[in-house]
Amino acid sequence: MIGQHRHSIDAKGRLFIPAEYRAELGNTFYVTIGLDGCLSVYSDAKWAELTAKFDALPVSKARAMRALFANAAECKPDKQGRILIPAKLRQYAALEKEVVINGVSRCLELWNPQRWEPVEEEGMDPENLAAAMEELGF
Amino acid sequence: MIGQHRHSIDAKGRLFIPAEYRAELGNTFYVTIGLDGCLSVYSDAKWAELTAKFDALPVSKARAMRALFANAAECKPDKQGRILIPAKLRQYAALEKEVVINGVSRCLELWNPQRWEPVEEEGMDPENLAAAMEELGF
DNA sequence: CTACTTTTCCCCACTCTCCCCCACTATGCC
DNA sequence: GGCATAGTGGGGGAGAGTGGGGAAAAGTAG
Repeated sequence: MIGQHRHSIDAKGRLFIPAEYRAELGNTFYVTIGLDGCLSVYSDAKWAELTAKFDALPVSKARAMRALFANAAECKPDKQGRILIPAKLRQYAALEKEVVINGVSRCLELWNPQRWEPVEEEGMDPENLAAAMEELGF
Repeated sequence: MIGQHRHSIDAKGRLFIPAEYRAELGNTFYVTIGLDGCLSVYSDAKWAELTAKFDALPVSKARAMRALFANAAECKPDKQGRILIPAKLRQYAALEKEVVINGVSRCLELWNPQRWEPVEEEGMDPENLAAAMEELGF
């Protein structure tokens, strides 16, 4: 899952997920809090994988991750491919009207455009970009 | 992939990829931002390699590379071998009408002619050329 | 338990972009 | 010169994206 899209949340609070991702995400998505104030969207399969890893952890470690699971939500898209994001999550990521939808390989990320902009600029700074590409072997 | 071509983006935003590269690129190309304001085009196979490396990285490192994947796109050529480049990417590389297509072994690079010119001149400067050839052991 | 409000979801109708297809031109090879 | 393949341009249809009406489900109060 790669690429960037912009969609707006409509009056009913629905967010459209581009068709190209829906095939990969399956018919149930899992939305949870992400890094730097965004939301992450995982496929059914990927989520099961994460849950399995979590369950294997000793309680002492798992306690730090309570918030991650407590703030996760299962979202089923309607026939047009739109999901309803719980108010709590929407608030966390400050999603109002416009939403930036980023494919970052393992998952989708949902961003408030104002928050995404500086993050994107930093990532596209020539120095950082060159370093990243070198590391990945581009 | 070597060589240089010039093609123009038509009224519908389509860019023709020379036939000689299409065989090597497969039937799905991956276009992403490149260094110095160009776009890079990778084959299916090469992209899978890059993604695998990215997925193996710890999240802390991967977060700095979000922009790289968010600004990538999967492009399927039509029957005539043309691809549609997302507006965001076209803008990044300032691609308007004329596009320079360079084969640089591992990938193709798409350039705005005005941007490519100084880069090419620098690379063809005798001093720099000699240094490059020496480094490669020509 | 019932009546009412609110939320969620399904469906329909509409617009617009993208992609498939076809027809034409240019180039190069036999 | 003629044929095959590369490259160029545009018409039209399928499906992606958008908005809203209304039924079903869930929650609230009397």
